Amino acid sequence: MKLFVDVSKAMSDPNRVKILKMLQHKVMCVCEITGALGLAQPTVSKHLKVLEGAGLVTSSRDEKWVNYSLADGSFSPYAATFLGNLRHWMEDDPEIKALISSLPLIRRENIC
Amino acid sequence: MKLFVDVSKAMSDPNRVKILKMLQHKVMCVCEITGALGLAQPTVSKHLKVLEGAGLVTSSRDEKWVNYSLADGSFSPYAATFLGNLRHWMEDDPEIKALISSLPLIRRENIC
DNA sequence: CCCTCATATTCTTTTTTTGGAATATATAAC
DNA sequence: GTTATATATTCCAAAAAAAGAATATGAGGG
Repeated sequence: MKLFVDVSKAMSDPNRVKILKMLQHKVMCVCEITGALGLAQPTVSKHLKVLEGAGLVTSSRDEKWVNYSLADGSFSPYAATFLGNLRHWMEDDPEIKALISSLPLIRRENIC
Repeated sequence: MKLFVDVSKAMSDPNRVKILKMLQHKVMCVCEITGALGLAQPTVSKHLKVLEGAGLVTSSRDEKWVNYSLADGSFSPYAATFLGNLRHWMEDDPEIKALISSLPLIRRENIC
């Protein structure tokens, strides 16, 4: 039950949904996500921690940066199913579309 | 986005998940749900309102009672998918199993 | 060792959520 | 009409979540 509730809760925040949708398109470091969402860096770190705790994303350090990417779902079957559904959900949402189209401009070399 | 977040939020509370799992087995009135969960009646009414607002359950009055049942999913595609997944999810959860096995004893004639 | 930069954590404030007591509404029986 | 019962709503307290400022940690370059 907790596994399921944790995943549902992780996906019940608009900013976290946006993060997941962005990670569908590319691996991103914290500062890139911060720049794309216009939130403070600690806020983004905490959202990422919630997503990671639910098994929706994974992180790996690359020198100075920590890269976040979508999880493979092996941690939680609920996360796996949700991530699969999310792939084709909200592709036409105006807010998501605008965010995704802004991604090519968001590069760590320019922001961090 | 809001449709999706509303469904995720509705399913991110353990008591609401329990309500959905119970409704898989039978249509229930508010007092039956109240008895099964051991919560106060206003608390249950509010949980049901959240679930109904997300398109996960529907209600219909039957004389003194208001019957709640799982929605058909026509209101929200997200709700439809989630309800389909929920059918086979958490069937082995001890808390859910105990709750489901208690259902035959929960009848409005005895409680309300 | 010191400095810088990216990220994580702590702390505090504000907002949201959850729960129940009290109350209101609606229906059935009389 | 009055009464009883089932449900919804209002109101308030406690708990949890979201946000950012300040601070701590950890890695690379000097």
